[in-house]
Amino acid sequence: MRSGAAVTGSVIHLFRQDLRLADNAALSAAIALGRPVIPVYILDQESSGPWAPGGASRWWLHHSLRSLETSLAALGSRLILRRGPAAEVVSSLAADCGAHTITLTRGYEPDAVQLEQDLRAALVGSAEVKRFGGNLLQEPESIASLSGRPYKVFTPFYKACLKQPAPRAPIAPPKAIAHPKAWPKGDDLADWGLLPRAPDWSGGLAAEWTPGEAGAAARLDRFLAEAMAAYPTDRDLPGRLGTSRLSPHLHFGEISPRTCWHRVQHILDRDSGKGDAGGQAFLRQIGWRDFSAHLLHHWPQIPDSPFKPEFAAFPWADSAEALAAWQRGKTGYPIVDAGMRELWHSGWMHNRVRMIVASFLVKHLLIPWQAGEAWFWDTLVDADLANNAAGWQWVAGCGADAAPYFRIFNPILQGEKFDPAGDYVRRWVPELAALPDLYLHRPWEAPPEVLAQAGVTLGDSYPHPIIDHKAARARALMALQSMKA
DNA sequence: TTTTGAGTTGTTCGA
DNA sequence: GTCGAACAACTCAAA
Repeated sequence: MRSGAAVTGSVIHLFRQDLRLADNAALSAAIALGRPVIPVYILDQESSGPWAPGGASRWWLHHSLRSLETSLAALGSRLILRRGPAAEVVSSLAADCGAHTITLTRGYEPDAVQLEQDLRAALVGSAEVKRFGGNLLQEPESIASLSGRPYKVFTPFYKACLKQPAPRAPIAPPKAIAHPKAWPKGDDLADWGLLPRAPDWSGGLAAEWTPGEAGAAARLDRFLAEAMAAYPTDRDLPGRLGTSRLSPHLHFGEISPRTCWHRVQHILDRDSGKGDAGGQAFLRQIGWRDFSAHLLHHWPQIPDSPFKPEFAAFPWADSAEALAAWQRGKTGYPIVDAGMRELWHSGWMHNRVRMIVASFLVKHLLIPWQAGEAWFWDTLVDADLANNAAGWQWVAGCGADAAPYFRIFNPILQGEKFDPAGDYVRRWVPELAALPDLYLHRPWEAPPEVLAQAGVTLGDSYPHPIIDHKAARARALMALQSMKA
């Protein structure tokens, strides 16, 4: 794996969750040094512990790296792929290439922070690590309450963000990247085995997503042109394309939040007044992303442990069968099953439905939120340590700024309210498609002749409800009572 | 230090 | 069918 010819005086840009050329401050800084740049990505499975990328994330990573390779090649550059403990790999590569500067975009997850430390330690006296922000709008330690402490509540956090100076303008993508006389050797991406085989379950993902910087830009363009104006209402309707669907692109850094912010701001400035609410609401969601990173930065244990420690005593009713029914979309509640099947098929789930299925797992089935978090981690293309942990803890009621305990989503009402015409359920639960709207979200209440006419046989073609809503709600409230006592 | 107002995303019940 | 109140009490953040 060592290079044949020594490459001297070069700069290494270590790509991580910044798989983009545009608005990549670290990459631009590497280029600005005027020396050959060696773009590197390292697959470090040894160091990532329990939160190594799941199956859907690995699929995305493969395609995003392919896209990045192509973009770099168009500039006369390459992407060098290596495997192994990242700090060791970089330091040996730096020695081989005579690189005295390493640039990288700051990461906020415990593993990413650890890598930055290890890298500096490994390179003491031989190379300098230059770190740049860019994957958040605000650095997590730059936002603090008047007492200097990190925020635990979103609204004051976001207000404090809005008082900060506006995010600087995005940096244009580089037009050229100086290349070394000889490239160090690297792996072939195909050998990394990131794609599923036997079976290849990625067809639904490929139909929905275009990983990479161009795909990210196209999603943002579509959102701004077609969906932003109606965002305040349509973002809650899973049957419509009312949200941006940028989450996986943002997670892998194929687009920067600053780019999103400035594009929205530009529209708000242009037509002030009209459609402001949509733009503001969308930026607020980007703010939630910063807030989750802020929480993870200050409380790095949140992926594993409840933020509110008293929840360690919660009387969970762990059931492998119930968990499996939830995972497979066979709970008998149409909106829940639709969501779980959308996730399984496309690697993504609408945000409104994420809340419904999460509430159902934690409150109706009393299954620990960590089990849901782990399932999402493996199946979501946008699986993100901070967002996933903060989201699940919010629903479970054990997080910072969490939902009140008595807020138990009613999956029937939620379905009727947010999928009134049944587009979403009919798409993902086709065996119920012929039911009239009146019974679509509560098929067990349909008269036998209605079921027969729709070709539905409960317990056969579609399951009976795994649990009765009213009883489950009462049980959840009791469990919370007992925890407090 | 004390006080005060507020807190993403909801449901149920009874008038 | 619609509407307002209750569901608890607590913690946070700012004044």
